[in-house]
Amino acid sequence: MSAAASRWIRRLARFAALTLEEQRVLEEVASNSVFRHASHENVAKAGDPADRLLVVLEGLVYRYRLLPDGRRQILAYLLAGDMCDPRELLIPQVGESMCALGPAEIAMLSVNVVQRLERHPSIALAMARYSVMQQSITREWLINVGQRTAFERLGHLICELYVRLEAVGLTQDHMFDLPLTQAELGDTLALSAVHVNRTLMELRRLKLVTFQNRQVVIHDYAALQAAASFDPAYLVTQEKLRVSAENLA
Amino acid sequence: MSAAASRWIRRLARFAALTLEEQRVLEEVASNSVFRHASHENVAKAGDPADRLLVVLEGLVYRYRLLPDGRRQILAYLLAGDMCDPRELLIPQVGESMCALGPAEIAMLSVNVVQRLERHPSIALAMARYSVMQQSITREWLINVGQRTAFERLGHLICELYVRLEAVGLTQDHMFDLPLTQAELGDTLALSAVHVNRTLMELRRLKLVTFQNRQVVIHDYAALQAAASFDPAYLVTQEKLRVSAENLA
DNA sequence: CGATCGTTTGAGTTTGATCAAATGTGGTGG
DNA sequence: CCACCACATTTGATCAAACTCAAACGATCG
Repeated sequence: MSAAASRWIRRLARFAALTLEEQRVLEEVASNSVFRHASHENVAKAGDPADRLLVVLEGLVYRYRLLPDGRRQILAYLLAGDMCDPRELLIPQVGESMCALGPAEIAMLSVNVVQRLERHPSIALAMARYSVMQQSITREWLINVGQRTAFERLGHLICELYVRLEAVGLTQDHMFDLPLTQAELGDTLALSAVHVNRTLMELRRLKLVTFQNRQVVIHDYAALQAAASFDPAYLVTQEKLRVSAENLA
Repeated sequence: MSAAASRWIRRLARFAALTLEEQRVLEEVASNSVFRHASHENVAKAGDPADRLLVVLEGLVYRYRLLPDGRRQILAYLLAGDMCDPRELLIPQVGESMCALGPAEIAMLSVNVVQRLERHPSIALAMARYSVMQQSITREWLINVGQRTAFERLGHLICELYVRLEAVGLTQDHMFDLPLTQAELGDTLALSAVHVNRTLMELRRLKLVTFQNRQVVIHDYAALQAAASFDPAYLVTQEKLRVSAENLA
């Protein structure tokens, strides 16, 4: 089945074994509240009341903050199957804006629905573990921007996106779509768009990665991983729990 | 009372009104499991089993990651009253190391104890909201390192520490202790120690902040806040819930 | 009283930013 | 199909922030 919630279910299933009933519930609540957003449309704005849990079913959404003088830092990518932290419903306002890149399909779950979901033990467990991983990603980005060179940063981000997309079946071979401009990559990695461009050219020159026409092709994953000192440990739940194959398909 | 858990209780009480009974329980579990750590002693190591929840009762602990070649990024400060995210108990291993700066008093709570705490609704709520704030801090640090100048970074961090310490009563007037070297500040803000030094001198020259003998004095908080474009919104629970005064004292 | 650790200062270098212009590229409408 | 437009990428030249290295200076402590 390629139903609305399939990426989401697949993502959560990496963090706890979900029963068929639990998968059905996720599917149901997701398909009941689908919104479609156009490219570059704001999905949420800083200061909005935090009364809806956002789940990205398809597309790419990013969370960002603007400084008063226009500088922008992208804080997180929410890929297909990603969601916000349910605990953010416990505070009055959302802290940062979110924006869709390319058309996106988003489920907005009410507090009641989330509470209903969390009564399923494996769903609650999966969401909690998943949120811990999201925090790890933010920390890794801090390390990225703080300590790594432009070259390593870009390589590291590409490795991360590859692993995250692979987990929900959005890669073929070592390729994936990435509807980002170089300027947006710059605001993610704290580099100027010009420098992103030069660094991408360097990656291409070394036959590691090509990024053209919104598509990333990793030519030599092992070398890229080494060059960026990428260690995917922060992305995986160390217990290799999987939902059984027939449930995913 | 200046009992073991008083900073912790004070921190949590900012996020939900705690009953006297709940405060008593926090006090009890904290005082039952106090460990003392010497300066620069590792409190936890990456890869350790994540079976204890760490609460910093007194002192300063930081969370950090080392890159293979020795570069280091400090990811978070845990001030007196701060704690790790209880949900980290749901994953098998801790992801990053923690280290004490100056002597620290730390409570290590077992999973059972944490579960007992979470049966108290206000404690569970306070911890959840508090963890959301911790995530906000990490995001703010990402913005700091990604977008702000050295001068702004340092000013912003000092404002943040001031607000966080003030919330648990560890400031007098506009001064607070900060047992950090300039090198450690550098690894926090992704600057070299030499550049931290020059930037501190600049802050001093402008009569904004003095940092000497492990003590920070903010001479002009308003000007500092403006210079660093510091907005404390990410540090406060917007609902101004407070435990009643006599419970805190 | 050395010894150690942290801070301060100077000089030279590097990384990546900025500015400006040229070059693709994809879509739209005539 | 082509002209045109908007947008993104590429390239070059210059510049500034912050780094590195090296050395001197100053505390603090056994």
